Amino acid sequence: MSQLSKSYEPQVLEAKHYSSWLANNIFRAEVNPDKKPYSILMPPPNVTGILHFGHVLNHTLQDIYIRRNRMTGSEVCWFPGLDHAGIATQTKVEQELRKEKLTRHDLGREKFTAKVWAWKEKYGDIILQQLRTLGISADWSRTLFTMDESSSNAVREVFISLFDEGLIYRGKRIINWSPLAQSALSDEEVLFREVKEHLYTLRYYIEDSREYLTISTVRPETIFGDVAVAVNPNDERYRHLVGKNVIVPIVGKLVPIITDDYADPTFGTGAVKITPAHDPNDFEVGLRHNLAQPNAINPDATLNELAGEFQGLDRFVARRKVIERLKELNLIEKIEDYTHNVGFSERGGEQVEPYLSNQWFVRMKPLAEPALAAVMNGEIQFYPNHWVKTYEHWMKGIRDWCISRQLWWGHQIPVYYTPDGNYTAAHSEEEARQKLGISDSISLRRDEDVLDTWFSSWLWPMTTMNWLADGKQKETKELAYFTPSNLLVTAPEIIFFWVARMIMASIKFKGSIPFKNVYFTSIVRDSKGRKMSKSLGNSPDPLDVIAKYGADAVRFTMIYLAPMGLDLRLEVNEKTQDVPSIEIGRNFANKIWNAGRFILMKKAEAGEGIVHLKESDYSTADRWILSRFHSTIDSISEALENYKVTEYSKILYDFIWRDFCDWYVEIMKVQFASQDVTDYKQGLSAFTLDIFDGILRLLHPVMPFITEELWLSISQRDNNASISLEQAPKCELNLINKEVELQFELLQEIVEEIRKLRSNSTIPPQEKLPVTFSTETTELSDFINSQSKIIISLAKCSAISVGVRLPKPEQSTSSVIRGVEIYLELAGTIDIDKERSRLQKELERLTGLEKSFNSKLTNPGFLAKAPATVVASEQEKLDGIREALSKVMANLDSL
RNA sequence: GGGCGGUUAGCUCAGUUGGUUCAGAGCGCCUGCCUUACAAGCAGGAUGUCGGGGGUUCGAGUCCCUCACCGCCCA
Repeated sequence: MSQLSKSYEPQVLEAKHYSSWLANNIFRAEVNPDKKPYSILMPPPNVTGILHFGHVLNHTLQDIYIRRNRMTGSEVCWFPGLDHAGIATQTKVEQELRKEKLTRHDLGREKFTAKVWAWKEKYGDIILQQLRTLGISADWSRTLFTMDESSSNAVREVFISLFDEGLIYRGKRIINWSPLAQSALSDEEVLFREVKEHLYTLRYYIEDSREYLTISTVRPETIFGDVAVAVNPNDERYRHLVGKNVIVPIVGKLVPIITDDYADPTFGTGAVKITPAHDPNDFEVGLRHNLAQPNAINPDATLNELAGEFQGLDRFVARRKVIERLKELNLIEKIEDYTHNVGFSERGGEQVEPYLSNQWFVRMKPLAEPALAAVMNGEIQFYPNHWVKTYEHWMKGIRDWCISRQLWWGHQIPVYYTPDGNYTAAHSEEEARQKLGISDSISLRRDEDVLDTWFSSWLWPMTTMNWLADGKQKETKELAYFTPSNLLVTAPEIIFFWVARMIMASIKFKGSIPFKNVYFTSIVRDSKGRKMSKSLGNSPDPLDVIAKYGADAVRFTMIYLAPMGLDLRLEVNEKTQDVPSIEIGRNFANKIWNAGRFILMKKAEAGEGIVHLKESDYSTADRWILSRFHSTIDSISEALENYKVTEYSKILYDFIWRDFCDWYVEIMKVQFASQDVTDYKQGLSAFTLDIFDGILRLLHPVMPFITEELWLSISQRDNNASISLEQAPKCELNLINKEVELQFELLQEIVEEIRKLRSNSTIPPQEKLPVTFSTETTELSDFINSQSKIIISLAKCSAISVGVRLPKPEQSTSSVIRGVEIYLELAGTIDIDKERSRLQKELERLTGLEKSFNSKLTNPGFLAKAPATVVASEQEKLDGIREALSKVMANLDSL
């Protein structure tokens, strides 16, 4: 047994245990038909990622379930991995290049992607390394990267089969364009924000007339793409103008006035310019009226040649210049302030440009229907359940998924084009030729674009288990054994990006759900409620915090503070980048540490020997702590089964600190000193150690390191032993004894009451005073007598006398607890006035209670309608109150 | 505009199936303690018309309606 230091010092022991866990391979899972499988898919962090507090919470939650199930007999596998994060990663590398004044085009595709791979090799595993300092127990041998060959094979197969089925199609649509990445984005990658802009009302002169139409727009710079002006067919104001042409300002081009329901008579002037290439609604109008779709904006959001003198200007610069020009031409009717929602790129943060281009889409409706059903019928459970509504709403209004990205980093789309514009998806040029029915002499061009990152991560539940790893084999032993996985823990912000799509993909390609339960975590915010992010600088580096407090402390605190279904607010000291609330976990760890030290000291004091207490030798306190221990096991299991993880941590915190340390260990000291028998001392320390051992095993899932260290210390263990490989204690219902708990609570109340009396009378801590207990029954007297040593010690009594209806000693301060009168003898120091007013207050309190219970129990409605058990228990309470009342009155009289 | 969540002690949050010896915990605050496991600790203490209003009920932080404010998601 090694000597434990006086206070808990996590730094050394955490590193030590993690390496030994790796060395002993205890996170490795095998397909094992003899055991029940339990699996979790790790949401793959980005290769650009760095550990933040969101990860800490998320991975701690997963690790708790992984470790807990490992300790309850399952074959447990946690599948880890990394996501290639197309746009994010490519952007990072392009930033690096920019420092050398280079663009990716200077390098060319091949050299550029080689550079990204190098970047990935260098930084990619950092976050996994960081997660290891957190202590998580994933099966690292199964780490998958979404661009690994096996994953890429599956992606290719899925694309081709969806293409062949007609669920993937190519189309010219208005998509969300990121001018920074110069790529398309999906709808989910666009964030809307309220923006204060202006609404410009412009004059469009009618052809060959001095009349003009006024038209409101927030984007005057798009007039170069105007092809029509629309009014509502029911709008009387403009009926006479329909069919005529107007002159587009500056441009001078003639465009027709058309009617379309899209024109809202109540908005602006009721007449709206139609620019099909730059607005999704206008695009639809354009299709209905067979209008041209001229594009006036370049991919980098500068205006193109259609803009004439404004060519080459950035869209926002162009807007100002166009307005100036319009003013000069007297074509502006008015300018109003205008607040509306504008889309911004989730990644780059720049305003997204609605952009007309050829892109690839997945037809989502057929995929969404069964995926929605799986959640609605409860096959997949969401925690908290209210996310079902969000899921349902999105699934019901689902739109096609734009999956092509104009990037180089990602899975290149397996589509081949002939020079005359035919195309097909295929594994190779040969296959494409075959599918297209063309000869070898016709050259083919491969689609340059890559797929949205989520197009590989939606296959995660299958690719992690080697599905189509070679492009052919769909049945794998992992899939058969570990799917559906038991739990997915993820941030609610990716419910659409990822969760929903994984459900779709699994049902579509495998015919079954990917996971049974989904736990949506809290979003971690700072004390001002802002989401923690690097750009805001409000997120401390968890590694620094771990270095200061220990991983166990960080893990425990995050779980303890994270409310289910709500955001988690963390107090951050911005100057020191400290998170002071982690002290909760650190102090708790220190408490456990010292409890362990203490028990080991007692064990050493008792001497070597294997003696167990006989059950008949158990004291009330012994039986009480056993009962409380097994109740704790029970409530912990229930909390974890219902994903009430915070409750799990709170139950343990309270049990260990309050029940075990504050009460049981203190009493154990008294018991230990009360007998000079070695066997008893050895038995008692072994008993206490047993409970402590159980505590460690219950706590191990959330605080793996300290529990391992202490567990290894409290007994001789094999070299390869680890608490991780132990079984969690099981609840033995027969050891839960409500009667003993009730008895013990009386003991606690007695001790606390004496302490209060002492404190009220300002007795110095060292001073011991005689105490008299007067009871109604001999049973109560006997019980108090049996606990006398404990009471004397914990309540600092010089001596106690106990009996039935004993008289009140002279000069004593008194209290009544559950029918037991307690007299603390103050001999000469008693302050009669103070005592009187204290008792008077108590009398008032009890009178108030008596009144309210009495009125309830004389209320005919209550007696008639409340259940008999409730009436009885309320009556019992009233009786108790009345008994206390009469005793307090008598004590008051005696003063 | 639609949906979801929140409003309980100075702060962060618990409060199961409605039952007034449950209005709680931790932090912070106040008073004492270096009581040999732990000052990262121990003992004691103060603090709240449970967001407003209405309703159901014998009885409502707890259920229903409504209003207000805050946050998030979608349009």
